[in-house]
Amino acid sequence: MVTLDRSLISQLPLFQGMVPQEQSEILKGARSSRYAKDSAVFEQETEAHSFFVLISGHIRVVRTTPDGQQIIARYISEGEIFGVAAALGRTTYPASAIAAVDCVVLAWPNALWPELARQFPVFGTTTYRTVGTRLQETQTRVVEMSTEQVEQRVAHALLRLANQTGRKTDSGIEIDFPISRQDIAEMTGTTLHTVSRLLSKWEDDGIIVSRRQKVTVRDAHHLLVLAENRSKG
Amino acid sequence: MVTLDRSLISQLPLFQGMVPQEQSEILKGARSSRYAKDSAVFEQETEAHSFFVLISGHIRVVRTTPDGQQIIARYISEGEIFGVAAALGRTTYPASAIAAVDCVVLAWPNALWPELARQFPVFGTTTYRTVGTRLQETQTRVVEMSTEQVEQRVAHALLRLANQTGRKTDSGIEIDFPISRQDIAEMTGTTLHTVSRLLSKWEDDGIIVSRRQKVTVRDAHHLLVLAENRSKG
DNA sequence: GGGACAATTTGCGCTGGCGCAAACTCGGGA
DNA sequence: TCCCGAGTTTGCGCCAGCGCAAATTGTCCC
Repeated sequence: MVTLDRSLISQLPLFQGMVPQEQSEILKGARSSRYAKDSAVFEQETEAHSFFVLISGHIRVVRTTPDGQQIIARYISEGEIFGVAAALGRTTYPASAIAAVDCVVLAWPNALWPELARQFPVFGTTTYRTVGTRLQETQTRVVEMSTEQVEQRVAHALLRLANQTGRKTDSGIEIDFPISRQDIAEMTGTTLHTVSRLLSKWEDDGIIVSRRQKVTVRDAHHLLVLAENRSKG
Repeated sequence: MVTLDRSLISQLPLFQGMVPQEQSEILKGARSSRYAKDSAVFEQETEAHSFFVLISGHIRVVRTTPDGQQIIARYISEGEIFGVAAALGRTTYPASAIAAVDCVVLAWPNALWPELARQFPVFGTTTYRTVGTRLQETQTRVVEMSTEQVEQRVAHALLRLANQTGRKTDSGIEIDFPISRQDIAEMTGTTLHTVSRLLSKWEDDGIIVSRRQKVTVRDAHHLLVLAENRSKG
């Protein structure tokens, strides 16, 4: 078995506050894998055997309804932990994790979780902090879906993507993985048609630039105004 | 200071697997309070100082938007832990907790959390399991809001209330705390008018009985059919 | 017991955004 | 280089559910 080098994780916030030996120690239990674009790291409803850290790439967390509709729960960025069902006492994954681009992922067997959390309190604490953040974000999403119009929701979603995974280019902030109109629709609870119409309008207004599977935010401020636009209330 | 009797908590799932001495020990750090109907146990955005266990009553967890709209995130039932911001590394409460009826609540200062979690692993584990369940429920709610019609969402909400806090009576399952049309609207992302129309129709159909601030589910099966009704997809 | 207020009901008109369908256009693989 | 198919755009008609407004009905307090 190839020993993983701790340089893989030494820069990640999740592993800060550990000395090099500890980082190497924690890596001993991990397995590294590559996932091709569109392949599944794990699938909804299957037994949770591992938890993961994304080393490179972008991952889409998707929930599928009994009648086949899909909802994108979130995107995972480099350095984030995901699939932490075990730490929350679940035995199956509540959603699927799909590689949005080619990805490299570290996986630890769930059985190691209690020991790791005990041995490296920072690791446990940081993980629970992440869970807390996600719970809050998810609740924010419920609030948005309850109180905002589709246009505001899509604007918020784009801003979030730009902030979390955006890459600055000379023409604006580019979302640096392929994302379709359908994907954006599944993030905001609307249809790809409506998203397409909105993006077309925003492109006319110079707020964004978009191509196939690609969106670049050119005027984030204008987008924020649209997102925050108080109409109801 | 009055010592709290461990009979307060000895029956709760959260404290199972502890011996009586441990239960008494954990109670030493707690303070018991009474909250009148409609008063706040804690308020959104204020600094989180404590976490809580509901001993008796029902609590409504509410998020308010900047423009004053309210969304009911969930109801807390007897025996549940809530306000666990500390365990998730947050410094303020992301929502307000309002007594739906007169309530009795135990409160522990956040500072005790790390020690309690260390000393009573079952307590920590159970709490994180609860958080995991809530995260999943919240995500389910996002899915519902994205894919279901208002009628299905309201039906789902009533079923959930009936299951979680229902009290069997001779005329059906009664939700045993006051809940208005407005409350149901804030749980499902619609308006009190639409809820009122739906409840009226369901009452005509003999599915429910309702009075002011009161709903009794008479035909849960019929309601489930409405909730699961596959129309899209 | 009566008044006042909060909660609920119901009618009506309007519209945001969906469903459907068809045309179009990139972009990659042979 | 050309072709094919997935992704995108756009038109059109429709309707679920909202906003507004007014009437009605319980409840609690005095």
